[in-house]
Amino acid sequence: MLDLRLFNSLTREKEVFTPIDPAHVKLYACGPTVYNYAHIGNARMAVVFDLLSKVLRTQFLKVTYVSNITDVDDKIIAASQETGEAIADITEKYTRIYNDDMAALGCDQPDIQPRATAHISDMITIIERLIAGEHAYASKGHVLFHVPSFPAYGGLSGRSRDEQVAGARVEVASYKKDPADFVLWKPSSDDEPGWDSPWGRGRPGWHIECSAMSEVHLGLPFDIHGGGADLKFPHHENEIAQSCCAHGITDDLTAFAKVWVHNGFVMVEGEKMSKSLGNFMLAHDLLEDHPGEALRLTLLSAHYRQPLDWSIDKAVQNKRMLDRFYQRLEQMAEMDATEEAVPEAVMAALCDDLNTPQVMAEMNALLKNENSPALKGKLLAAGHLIGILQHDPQEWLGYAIGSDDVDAAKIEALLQARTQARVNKDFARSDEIRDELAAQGIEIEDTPEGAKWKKIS
RNA sequence: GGCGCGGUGGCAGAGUGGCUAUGCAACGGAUUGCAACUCCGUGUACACCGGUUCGACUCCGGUCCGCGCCUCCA
Repeated sequence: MLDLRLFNSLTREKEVFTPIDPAHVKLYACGPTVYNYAHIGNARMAVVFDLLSKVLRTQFLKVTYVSNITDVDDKIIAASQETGEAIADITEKYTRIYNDDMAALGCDQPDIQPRATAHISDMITIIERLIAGEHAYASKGHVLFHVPSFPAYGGLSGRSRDEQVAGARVEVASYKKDPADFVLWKPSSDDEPGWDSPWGRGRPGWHIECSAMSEVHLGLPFDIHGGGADLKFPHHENEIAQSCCAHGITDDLTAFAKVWVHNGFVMVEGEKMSKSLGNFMLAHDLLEDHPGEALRLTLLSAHYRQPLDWSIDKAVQNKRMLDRFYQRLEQMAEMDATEEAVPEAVMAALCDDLNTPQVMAEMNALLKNENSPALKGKLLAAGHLIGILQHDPQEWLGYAIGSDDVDAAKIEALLQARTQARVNKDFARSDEIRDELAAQGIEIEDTPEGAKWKKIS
């Protein structure tokens, strides 16, 4: 078996991944806050960790992939106040849309997709432990984590406490003992969602939910914790602090998760795509115009840790690359693919810190081979692992498939007329028919078996 | 200001101390009535300046430029 090497943000080195328990690998990735459609940047995280989970499954008997849904958050409250929709309706709706959109991008649903609101009592338990261990304190209805109580704080993002205080731009709330202290629990007004707690009716801070859900579903420590690079600080730093301190550990950052994996951002014209900048493209909208596989491949076209500058042109280019694979699969439609392992070179590229550009180079190299049942098997095996080439080639390429705006019978008739014109050497007429069909988005291919037509998008 | 990442051929994007990345586009050719599809072929790129080395795009130092985190954010 090839060693899987992953870049560990905690050590800032590519390391051979060694599971705590080789019989059961545990992966957690921070999921979305559900108050809106996911943009393509959110989708990158889902695709990257879906791929990682799939690669892990090829290597280990059992993998549990947990990715949460954050369904309690001030932005959800704001969205509810704005639209008048009930909070539960908003979170249910956008959770469903998120899962549908990610499925369209070839992501399997995580093995466990816990919701924050279902784990409030687990969060309260951790907060109580933190208070008991003097790592947290209650103040004016809030409970805060006391950062100075965790000397190792800052180890993931590589910043010292001093720097952080010096760089603090936020006004320090009066209830904080230390400017770096962060909220574990905060009070809710009557019109805000809240749960009863030892500190009054309130709701959790953001960071505590991941500490609770990862521990409940995976136990500590677990193997890999992932998320977007922007979560490194403060979210992941705070998760580490909470989870370690809740277990009385103050000097070992790996007591929570052993390996930290962070994906890079999706950019737009050189700037980070974000909801606050307004330069985002929704996965949901992009799926209207592009096949999910083309979008997935585009998200994997750069290495996952590199920034990825988004453009429609890239999606179109990757669609064309997929077309070439599908054309070959179409040529091999009559062959029964043999059972093949994922080609070694593809596996090696994936095992090298998920080097997906290299994977595609290897996939393209496969196309240099003659058509054969073995080639078909290899392409399908590799495609299955990275989440492409899962469609019927005929359908993908649009061959002879009618739809609402395409009348197959009418096209066949025109095609026959054209064939007749060609036999009569009436090329003016035959070209006219081709232009006519082209105007309807129909492309003609003359093959040894006669003319074929396909829908082009 | 602190911390971090990056600057590769038209575009996208890997990688390596000496040997073709790959894709898309472009161009030439085969095929075609003409096309499309397909196939074959073509491109001598690694920000700048020093250093190490027999040899650096790849290592080291510096310069310039871009980006990210430090505040909700995948």
